[in-house]
Amino acid sequence: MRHPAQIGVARVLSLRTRGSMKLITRDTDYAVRALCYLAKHRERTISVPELVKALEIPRPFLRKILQLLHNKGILKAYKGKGGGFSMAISPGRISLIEVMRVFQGQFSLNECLFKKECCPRRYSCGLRKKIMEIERQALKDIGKITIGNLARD
Amino acid sequence: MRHPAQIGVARVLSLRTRGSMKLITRDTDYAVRALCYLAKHRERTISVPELVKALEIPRPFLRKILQLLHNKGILKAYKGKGGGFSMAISPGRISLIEVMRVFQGQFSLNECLFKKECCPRRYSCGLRKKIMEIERQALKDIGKITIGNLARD
DNA sequence: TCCAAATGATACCATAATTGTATCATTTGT
DNA sequence: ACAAATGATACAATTATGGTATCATTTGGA
Ligand code: FES
Ligand code: FES
Repeated sequence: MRHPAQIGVARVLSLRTRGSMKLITRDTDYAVRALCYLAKHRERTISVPELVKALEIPRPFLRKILQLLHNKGILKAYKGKGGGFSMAISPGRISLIEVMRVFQGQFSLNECLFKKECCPRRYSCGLRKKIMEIERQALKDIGKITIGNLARD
Repeated sequence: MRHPAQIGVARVLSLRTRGSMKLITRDTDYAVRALCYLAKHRERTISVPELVKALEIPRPFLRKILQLLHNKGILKAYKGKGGGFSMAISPGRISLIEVMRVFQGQFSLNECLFKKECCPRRYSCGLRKKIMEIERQALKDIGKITIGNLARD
C-alpha cells in the first residue's frame, strides 16, 4: 500500500524565534551616524563626549568604533586636551561598503561550508552562481552610497 | 594652535576577527540541498537515512530541518516504517526566499534600533531608504530562484 | 500481535558573534 | 602639575547559530 495518509498542512510557528537577518550591524550603523556628524562639521575637531550627546550611543562602544575607524585611516585623531576626531578623507569618497567592511569583514552571501572545509561542489553549484550575481549587484549599489550623500540627509 | 600632529594612517588589522557576513545560513543551505534531492526524486518517498547518506548532513540536524519544512507545508511527511518525506508543492513554485524565511525569519537589512526601541528617525533616514531599495531589488532577484531550477543544476 | 523503522515534538547543549564595559597608559593644551 | 582627551586591550553579557539527545507515536510487515 502506498501511504494515503498525509499529516496535514500544519502551520506551527517558528520553533526558534528568529527574525533578524540584518545586513547592517549595530556598529556599522553607529559608525555611519558618527561619520555623518563629523562630515557635517568638518571644520571642527569633534570629541567623543560631544558625539555621545549628539548621537546617544554608549560611550565606550563609540570610542572603540572611532578608534577602529582611525586605525583604518578613515578618521584623523588628535590626542590630549581639546582633542577628538575629524574626517581624514572627503565624505564623498567614503563608501558605505568600506564602513561595512571595517566592522563586518568581507562580504560573502553564501559560503556553503561542508564540514569546516571548502565545499567540494563549490564551482559547479548553481545556487552559488546565482547568489554571487545578486551579491555583485547589491555591492555595486551599496558602493554608490557615500557618507557624503548620507550627511546631506 | 591647531593640532598639527596627526597620528598617522595605521593599518592595524581587525581588532575583532570577523569575516562572515553571510546571507544564507547553514540550515537554509541544508534545506535547499535536501529539497533539491527530493525534487529530483519526486516519484519516491525519501527517508532521512537516505538523505543523510546522499547529502552528508548531520542526522539530527537534518531531521529538525525537515520537520520544520513539513510544518510550514513545504513537505509531505509519512510516518511509520517505509515512511519519509516528499514534496508538497511543485519545486518550481518554491522560491529560495520562502526557504530563507522559514529558517532566517523576515528580511530586514537595516533595523537601526535605538536602544531597543524603534528608531525615531526611521522615516526620515536617508540610509534606510537607500538600503530598503537595494533590499527590494535583491529580494526580487532571489525570488526568481526556485528549487525547481536549482534541482536542474 | 509484536517489532523494527520511520517521523513528531521538544528539551538541551556548545560555540561563536554581537553588543557592549572597564581599565590603565599616553598625549597635550592650559 | 593637571585635566581632558585618545590608545590599547582585556573582559563580560546576551543572543544567534549549529548541533545532540530523548521519548512518544505511527505504521508496514514477519
Ligand atoms: S557551494 Fe556547496 S553546494 Fe553550493
Ligand atoms: S533608521 Fe534610524 S537613523 Fe536610519
